[in-house]
Amino acid sequence: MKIATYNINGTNARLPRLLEWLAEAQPDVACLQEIKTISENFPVETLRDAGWHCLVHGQKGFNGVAILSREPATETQRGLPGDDTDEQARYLEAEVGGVRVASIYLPNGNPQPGPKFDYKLAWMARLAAHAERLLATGAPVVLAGDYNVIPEDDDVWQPAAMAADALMQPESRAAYRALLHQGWLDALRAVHPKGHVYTFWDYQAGAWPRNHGFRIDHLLLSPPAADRLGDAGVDKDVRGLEKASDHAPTWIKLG
DNA sequence: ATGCCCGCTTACAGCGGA
Repeated sequence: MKIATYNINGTNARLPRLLEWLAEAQPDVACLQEIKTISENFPVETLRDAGWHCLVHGQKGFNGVAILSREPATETQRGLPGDDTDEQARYLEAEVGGVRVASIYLPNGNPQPGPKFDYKLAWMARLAAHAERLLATGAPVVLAGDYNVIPEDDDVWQPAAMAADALMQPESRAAYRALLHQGWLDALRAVHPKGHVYTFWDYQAGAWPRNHGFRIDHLLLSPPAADRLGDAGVDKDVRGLEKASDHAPTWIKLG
């Protein structure tokens, strides 16, 4: 079973690239982030014609997540629990093929310090609380998405260049580590322990041709899922295509 | 030091992204 996460940075701008990648990569489940559209405008018909079932949690203009699957999926959670006043569409979860899969778009948090960084840390605390409940089910769970956290220094081309960024503040990293310490496996890190496997390259300053990237798209596996981990990788070539997202699709295979 | 680029918006300039 192949499960991928892909921050597409806008559905309208990315649809041809998305369809192309889906056809080539053939994931069983694709967790999308930054769909940047209301759910009603997500191209469900086009994707259905291409053979995909869609669960969509969108909002106007920004954010928005979706889960595409070859087999029908059963939605288990829409929106991250823990704050009824939070209207940002950043979490969607479903059961598909016996695996619980979440599509996560964790807040960026810049600039820091400030209210956006506070929101990021509060969101991570809510995610940890929900993740603890998912672990307790004993089911295979995959928390896939754009975490907006650079976990270690070898997950970025040059740590000093990002030192002031919310993505690698000690508080952001500590919250990510706390999540791992619950019992989750960072699948990309496990398969590529030497690091420098990037999932994002900024549009600016020639980041892509210079390979100035960092790793912020993660797939965290509960122990029953981790026991089935076969492979993990990044479809890096997708980042180099015309009209590419600034993120590359990132995936795992479960046996 | 700042912005570079990109996608979005009851758009045509400003915001958010990372």
